[in-house]
Amino acid sequence: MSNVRVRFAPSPTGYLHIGGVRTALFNWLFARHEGGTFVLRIEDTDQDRSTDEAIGIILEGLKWTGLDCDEGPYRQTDRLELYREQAMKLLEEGKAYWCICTPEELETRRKEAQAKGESLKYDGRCREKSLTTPTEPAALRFKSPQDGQTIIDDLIKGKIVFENQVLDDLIILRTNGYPTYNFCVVIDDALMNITHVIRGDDHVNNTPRQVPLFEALGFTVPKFAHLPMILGSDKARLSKRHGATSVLAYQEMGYLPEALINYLVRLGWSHGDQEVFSMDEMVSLFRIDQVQSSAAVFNPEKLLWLNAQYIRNSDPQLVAEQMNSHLQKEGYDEKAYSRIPGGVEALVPPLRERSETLLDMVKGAAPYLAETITIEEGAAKKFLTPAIASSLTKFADRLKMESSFTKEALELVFHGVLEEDGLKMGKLAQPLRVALTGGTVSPGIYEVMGLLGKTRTLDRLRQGIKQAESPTSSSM
RNA sequence: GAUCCCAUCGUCUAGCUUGGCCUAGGACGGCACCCUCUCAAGGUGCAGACACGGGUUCAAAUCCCGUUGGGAUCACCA
Repeated sequence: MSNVRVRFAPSPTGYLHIGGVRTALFNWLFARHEGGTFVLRIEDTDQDRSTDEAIGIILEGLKWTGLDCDEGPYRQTDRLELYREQAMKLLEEGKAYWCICTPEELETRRKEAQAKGESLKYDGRCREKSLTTPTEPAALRFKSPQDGQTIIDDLIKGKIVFENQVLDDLIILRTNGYPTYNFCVVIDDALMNITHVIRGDDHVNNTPRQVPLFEALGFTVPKFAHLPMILGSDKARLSKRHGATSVLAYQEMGYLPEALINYLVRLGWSHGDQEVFSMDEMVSLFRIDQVQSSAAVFNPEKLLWLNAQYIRNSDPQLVAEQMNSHLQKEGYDEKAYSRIPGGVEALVPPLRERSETLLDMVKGAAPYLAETITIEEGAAKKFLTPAIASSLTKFADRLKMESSFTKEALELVFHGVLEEDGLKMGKLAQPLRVALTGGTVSPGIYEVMGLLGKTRTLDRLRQGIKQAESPTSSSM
């Protein structure tokens, strides 16, 4: 195992969203490619917004995607002492100071500055007060360097230069004693020996605030790689407005985790013209420095297409397993499964060719799982006509006599009727389809009969013929 | 407003590092046709982009500068 260590550090303030999964994925791929370690860290120092429920949802989402971590999850609230210790060290060394400006004062000063068109940064008025034991509520601020430059050699974006004079003396310990994000991140990344910080683009501007902190504490500065954002169709940052953004929502909508991951990896990364990647291929081909530096628009249609690809090309048994939980949610039970010769797995080959999601498959499976069907009125009117009744009857009678129920046998019987009655394939297949499935759309007619089995095929055929003979009775 | 980032078909992208192979390739989506028992799938084809303006060069999508446009960040949130 190499010494490469990366981390995914979500804050548990809501569900795990698509952007988070992409960040996790790129970290995971980098770790796996390098033979390194993937650490999961929960950033829950915001007492007001973090919840245990959210942690559970994040873990569940990550599990579904298959992005397994090697260490963690660590929780920052379990590490509070560590942050305070390091903060005190900075104070003792004169690299931090107590600030007694109240949030209200700061807020009004910011507003004034904004009105005058001046910089909004903290004016540093407590910097030289050197308060040792403040008697009023005080926050601890880090003395940011005010001259020179902070240069980041980003693995994705290249060299980024910041003038240190724009840097704020940021608060590292709040009045309530809790450390702040920018401080915890640095301490954790340092203490966890994180070698590469791979995170969203939105953190670029945090980096020059964090680098001096690493340096002040005598830690090695990790390498940085800032991932481009994922945008919605209107080029604004992806949000609920653009549709589902929670990973688990995609699970519910019948997506395969492999498809989602495959879609996400192509957002910002590519390997020639290749569109479909197995996890193994991704791991071996992925290079962090090949990641695109521009933002990408999330395209649900392409995701759907990829999902369809995965549904069609994955191992049928695997697809059946994934479909199972959706079937259960729809209320189908063992009894329903037992009606199909070959069981649920037999549904996969005929249904998956016309399904983009597992939900589509569940929908398509209905006529075969259910005891009875309802024939669509329009379909009955158009296809179950008196004119076709005799041919259907002939087909039913011969089928009954036929001892085998293989596709070949069915085909033979079916074509026999066609020839004798001078019918084209579609003339008989469509009424038959309606009688057997209740609708005009289904897999091939022989597959349909196979999924129903002989008994149910004949039963439904009989009902259909009855309806064809007297079209006035609209339901069975 | 300040700081930073970004810019190839509608969308994801190849090409950009190391200028000529680019008359700019692929994929999704769209359209047309073929196949066909329905619907799909599949096959074939078509339309569709180097944001703009200057340089540098024999040669620029590729290098440089500017403009424009988009985005991110500026909290005792993360």
